[in-house]
Amino acid sequence: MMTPQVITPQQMQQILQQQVLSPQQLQVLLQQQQALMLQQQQLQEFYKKQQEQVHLQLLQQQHAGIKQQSKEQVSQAQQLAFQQQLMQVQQLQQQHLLNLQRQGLLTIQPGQSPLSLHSLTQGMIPAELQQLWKEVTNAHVKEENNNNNNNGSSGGAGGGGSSNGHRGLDLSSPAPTKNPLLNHHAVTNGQYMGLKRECSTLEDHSHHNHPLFGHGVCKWPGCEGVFDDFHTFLKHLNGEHALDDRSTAQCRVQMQVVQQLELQLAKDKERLQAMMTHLHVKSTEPKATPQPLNLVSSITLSKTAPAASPPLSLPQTPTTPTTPLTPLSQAHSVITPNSLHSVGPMRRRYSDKYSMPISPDIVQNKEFYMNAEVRPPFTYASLIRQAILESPEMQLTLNEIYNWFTRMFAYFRRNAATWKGAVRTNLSLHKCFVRVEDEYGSYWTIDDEEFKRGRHVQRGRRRKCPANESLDDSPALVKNIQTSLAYGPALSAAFQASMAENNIPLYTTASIGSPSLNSLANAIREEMNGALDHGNSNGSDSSPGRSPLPAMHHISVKEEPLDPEDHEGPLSLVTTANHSPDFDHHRDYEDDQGNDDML
DNA sequence: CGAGTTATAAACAAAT
DNA sequence: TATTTGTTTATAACTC
Repeated sequence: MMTPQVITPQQMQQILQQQVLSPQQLQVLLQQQQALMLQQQQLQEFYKKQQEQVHLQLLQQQHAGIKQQSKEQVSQAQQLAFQQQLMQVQQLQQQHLLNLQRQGLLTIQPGQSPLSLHSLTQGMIPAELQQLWKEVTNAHVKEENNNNNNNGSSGGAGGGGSSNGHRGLDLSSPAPTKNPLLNHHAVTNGQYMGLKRECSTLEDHSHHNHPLFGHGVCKWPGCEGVFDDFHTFLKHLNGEHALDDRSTAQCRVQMQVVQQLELQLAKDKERLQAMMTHLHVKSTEPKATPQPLNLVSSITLSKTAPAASPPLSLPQTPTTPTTPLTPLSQAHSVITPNSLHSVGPMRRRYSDKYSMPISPDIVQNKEFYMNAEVRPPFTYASLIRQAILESPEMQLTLNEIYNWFTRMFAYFRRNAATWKGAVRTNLSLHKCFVRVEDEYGSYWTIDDEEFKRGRHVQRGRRRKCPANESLDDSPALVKNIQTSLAYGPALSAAFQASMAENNIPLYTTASIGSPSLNSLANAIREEMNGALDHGNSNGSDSSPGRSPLPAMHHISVKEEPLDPEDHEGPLSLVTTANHSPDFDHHRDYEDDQGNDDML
């Protein structure tokens, strides 16, 4: 939800330059440091883990013999791994930031990106940090008295340093108006909360997890005192690390350590981004930003090099559904002129243009489209496909498709008649949409292979010279087939695809090369039964009450008599079969309503 | 310019 | 009977 924010260089400087420290502030700092140290540990652990993972992945890749690294060949597993890693980054960062915020140390300031840190303290390595620690612990007094004008340490490349002149943040002075970067709220709150929390912290942490006491060792930076029990440690803590100048200085340095780690995190994230770009995996990193990523640039970005800084640096404001207007206003500055026109046909195709899945974009801009009444730059076919793919069972009734449209796109909350008609037309017209019937009704699935073939509209059918109609003796355009016949080999692949697509909705169109995969969904489900019961609840309106899986279905295959090439697919072979309807589940068709004219 | 694609509208049929 | 669902045709706008 929220975007990663890091203490800005300016903020850091502010903090570091504070020379006049009131006792309260010192206490606050002390308290903050405890948390910071904890975070430092977390970050360090994380870095280790991350690097291990990256190495592992690279190794795997090499072992797998993917040497040319053809971009399309990123395996599903790799994608999964990457995504997990991404999530880890995000989670860790969010957690970190939350902590910082809670400490009153940091307030979110939209418009500042982690990347801005790069200008600051570039190459600081642990050795330097340690050195820094030594200096501080040994010569703290000197430093205290001296550094009014230096940034307090090594890395301070200054990054703008706009507020350098304001040292001595005196908390006793009521309004820090001169320090726009040091948020008033943070300071005052930090003071109160810091004091209040100090008491509780010490109690809470008692015995078990005092962040400064672990494995019988005092974890105060630079101190490695060993203590048998917690009380001894406490004594030590209160004695050796009491509230004095030295401790304060150490605290400041500790902040810098944290800053370094954050910087490193930013770097690693960038590296990750570059890796993914290289492997052609679209990044989920920017999260569901309310802003639409500029579609054009995002395309070119993924096509070319990570030259331009990726959307990573977007200064997102955390939006909630309660602020639907925000994205709208933003839209006008960011989105392409194309998508801006809320009216008019969506001429600009997106999906097949670059043989790119639209999924990432849809997902990335999900929030935006949900709130802003902007016409999505995707074709109806792409959208329908997305709806179906997102559904837990890869199948939707018409009404569910409608609902998906209205839910996901503000734009489709009006002119229902128009776009619903278009949806129906598309469903009928496009070969890739397969209608399946069971005894309870019909729903739509997608034959993704067909979709990817690009020839969406079945031409053969379209101009089937009405006069000639009689030539076609075949009973109907619909054949009933039993899905689970004759698909043995394809099954596992299909299974994989299905699983992958359900687990990683972002990468739904990862290439899996067996024909008619998605129309096999039912067969797959039969095989797996409940196994496929992913908790992907949110995905689509597919009726909540729909029981596991219908036993058997009829699949309506759009026949294409004029197109001989189509006999390659197994679908054309199958014949009619019927199956027992063992289930008495109800698909609630009427789950919807109210969508139609929600204004 | 022509072919192909897409959106839109409308007519129609079948199902609900 | 009215509505929903599905199919088909026509046409305009657009791209390549």
